[in-house]
Amino acid sequence: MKLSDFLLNLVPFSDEELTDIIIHFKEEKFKKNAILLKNGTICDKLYFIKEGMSRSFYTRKDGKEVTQWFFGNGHFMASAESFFNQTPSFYNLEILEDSILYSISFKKMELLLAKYHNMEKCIRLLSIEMFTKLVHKMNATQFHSAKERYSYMILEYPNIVHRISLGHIASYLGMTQETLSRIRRNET
Amino acid sequence: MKLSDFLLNLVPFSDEELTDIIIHFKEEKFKKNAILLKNGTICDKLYFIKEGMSRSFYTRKDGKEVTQWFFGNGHFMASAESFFNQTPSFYNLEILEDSILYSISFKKMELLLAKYHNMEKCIRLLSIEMFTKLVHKMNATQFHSAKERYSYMILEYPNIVHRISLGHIASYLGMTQETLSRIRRNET
DNA sequence: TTTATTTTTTGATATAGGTCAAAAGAAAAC
DNA sequence: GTTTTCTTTTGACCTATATCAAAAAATAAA
Repeated sequence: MKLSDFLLNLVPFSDEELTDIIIHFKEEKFKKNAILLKNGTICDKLYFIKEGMSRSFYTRKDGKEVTQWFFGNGHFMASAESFFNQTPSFYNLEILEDSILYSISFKKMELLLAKYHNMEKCIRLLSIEMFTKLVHKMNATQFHSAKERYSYMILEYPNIVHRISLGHIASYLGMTQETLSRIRRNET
Repeated sequence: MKLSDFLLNLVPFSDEELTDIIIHFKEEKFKKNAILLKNGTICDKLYFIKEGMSRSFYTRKDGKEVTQWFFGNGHFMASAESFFNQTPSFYNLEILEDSILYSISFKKMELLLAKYHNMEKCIRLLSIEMFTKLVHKMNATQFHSAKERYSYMILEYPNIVHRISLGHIASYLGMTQETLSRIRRNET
């Protein structure tokens, strides 16, 4: 997925604007298991995923990791609250598959936001999209059985389900990996 | 809480901008138990709460209501995804205490967003704030015991806790009212 | 005040899903 | 190909919290 196509699809940037925006992004390649962000530090980069798969997660007191979100091709990735509020991140960012990313620093993003009305609109739309997705996850999660939560996952993210390890999916859905394993057994 | 103060606190609007923005809002008063929005309909209004308290909720298949969010003085209220995406709302909006609100329609909001770069910024910041709050709730909710969830509520929304009925709080925190009642008994 | 309605509390019981432990299977490293 | 490491599965057991039912308390209506 090309970054320019993604942006144009969201907001009708002029050629000039688009060029000036894209130029601020930097291509970066990462290998599986790379950590892009450690919790407690401020997220300074917003990434666009050209290719690959990542997740955000945190570690509980008992040492168990909890996945908060998966990020796939053609999507932006960051610890969004940390990036936009410039506060320490609750999450880590981890590369799950070798990836090609385009990154932009907070400073550069601020410049673009101030310079282009359209850029504000773009990020406004993205923020609302993130919010909407989170709302959907909450609805699918709260007051639903483990089985129902997994069904939601298959429906909403069918392609992710089979690229990601069972443990990561389980914690994303708020259950143990043993439970998810048992659910899968009783599926077709 | 005055709307103009709230807006100025977020973005440095000029006097001119601010006047033109405020003029599009309309004062409306509502009595306790009024329903501002029914699920399945598109949320056409964004409200600013000058005074009062409301909630968003949905009804489960078994007929039980689940509170999604509480909205208090000095905050915006809407079924946000429904309003900004103009899609049918999953939630109802209900007034919990007699209220004075300022409302703006989606059409007018669109105009302001297109007209003022600062307005885009304002809504972008609000969207990120909503997102951030939802993230916090998820973190406080997922993988935590009923007791821990209630502690989070007291910490995060100390003034709300004692204005709202037990049942509403319980469903907001993803537990039954019986459980919350038992938790409260064992406090102090 | 008295009655009706709604909300909260309490008790008894049931169960989904957690925890712990260990085996089996798959993937990575050597 | 063999060994090591990581991931998934399976079993036994346990606990937090749901459910159901009914009493008590609080609030609203008459």
